[in-house]
Amino acid sequence: MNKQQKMTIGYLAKNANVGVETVRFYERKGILQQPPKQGGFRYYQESDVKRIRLVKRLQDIGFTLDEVKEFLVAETCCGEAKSVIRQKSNEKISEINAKILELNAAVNALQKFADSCGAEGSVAIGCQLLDCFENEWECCKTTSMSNLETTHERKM
Amino acid sequence: MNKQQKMTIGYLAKNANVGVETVRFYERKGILQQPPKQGGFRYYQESDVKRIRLVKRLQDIGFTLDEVKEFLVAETCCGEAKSVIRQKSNEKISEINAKILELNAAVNALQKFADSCGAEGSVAIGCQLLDCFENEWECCKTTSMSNLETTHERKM
DNA sequence: CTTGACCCCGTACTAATGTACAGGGTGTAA
DNA sequence: TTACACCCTGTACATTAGTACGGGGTCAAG
Repeated sequence: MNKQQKMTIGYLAKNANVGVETVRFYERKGILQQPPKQGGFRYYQESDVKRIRLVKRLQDIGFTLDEVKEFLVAETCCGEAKSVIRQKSNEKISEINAKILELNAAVNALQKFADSCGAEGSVAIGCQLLDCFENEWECCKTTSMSNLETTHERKM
Repeated sequence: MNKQQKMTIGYLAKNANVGVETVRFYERKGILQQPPKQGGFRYYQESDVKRIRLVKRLQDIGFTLDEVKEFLVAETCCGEAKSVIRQKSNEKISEINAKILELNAAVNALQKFADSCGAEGSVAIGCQLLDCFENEWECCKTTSMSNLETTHERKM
C-alpha cells in the first residue's frame, strides 16, 4: 500500500470490516474522532483502522460502546483519572474471569446434553436440557429453589 | 413452601427474578408455554421457575431468545430432529470454546493495560490500550494490516 | 467536461429484548 | 361489600447498535 494515498471513509470501512454508516455512527457517538475534512471529505490514517478494530474487539469481549468510549477517552488521561481507569480495568477483568468460569460450566452442560439427547440411539425422555444445566451450574452460581413464595402469603 | 398453593405470575416472576412483563413477553414469543388459565388468571408450577432460570442462563452464555426457543422446543424431539440438536449443541460448544480463548487473551491485555496505564507513577504516554490488545490478540485471531486499500486504486 | 462511483448530512427505520402504561377485571381480608 | 393488591389485554415506548434512504455535492478517468 502506498502511504501517500488518501483513505476515504469507504476504504477505511472496508479495511476495518465495518460499514461506512458505522464509521459515521462512531464519530457521532464520539468513539472515533472525525478527521479534519479536505474538500468536505474525511480522509483517514491507518491508525483509524486499528482503532475501529480495537472497538470491535472490545465489543466482542463484552464492552458496550459507552464503555469503549470511556476507555478510549481515558487513554489520554493523567493524574487522578488514572486510578479510575485502573479500577475500571480491574473490574472488567473480574467480570471477564467470572464469565470464563460460567462458559466453562456451560460447555460441560452442553456436552452432557449433546451426549444424552443428541446421541443417535437415545430415548426422548433423556433430553433434559434443564437437568444438564442445573447440575453443571451449581459450581458456578446457584439460586436455591427453596423459599419460593406463592400467592396466599400475600403482601399487604 | 406449600405445594398446594397457587403461584400467580407475580410470584413466578419474583421467584425467577424477572419482571411479570418479561414472563408474558416470553409466553408471547413461545419460549414459555402459557399455562391453562383459571378464572382468567395464569397459575404456575415450580418447573416454570426453573425454566425461566434456564432461559436466563442460556442467554448469559450467548444464546439469543430464538436460539433458546429452538433448544427448548427440541427437547421434546425424537428421531431425526435429535441429530440436528446434537449438531447445534456442538456448534455452540465450539463457539463458546472460541469465546473462552478470546476472553483469556482479553484478561491478559487488560492486565497489561492496567499495569502500564493505571499504575500510580506511570506517565501518560504509556497508556496504549491499542498496543496492549494488538499484541495479546495475535495468538487468538489476527487481521493483518498489510494490503490495505486506499482510494486511488478505485474500483471501476 | 461528462459520467459514474463515491462522499456529505439529516432523518428515519430495524432488530432484539425488554418495560411501561391505560383501561378494565378479580379475589380475598376486613 | 368494599378496598386494594394483583391480574388481564393491547399498545406504545426505551435502549443498544447499527442500517437505509433521500437529496444533493465531489472527484478523477475517459
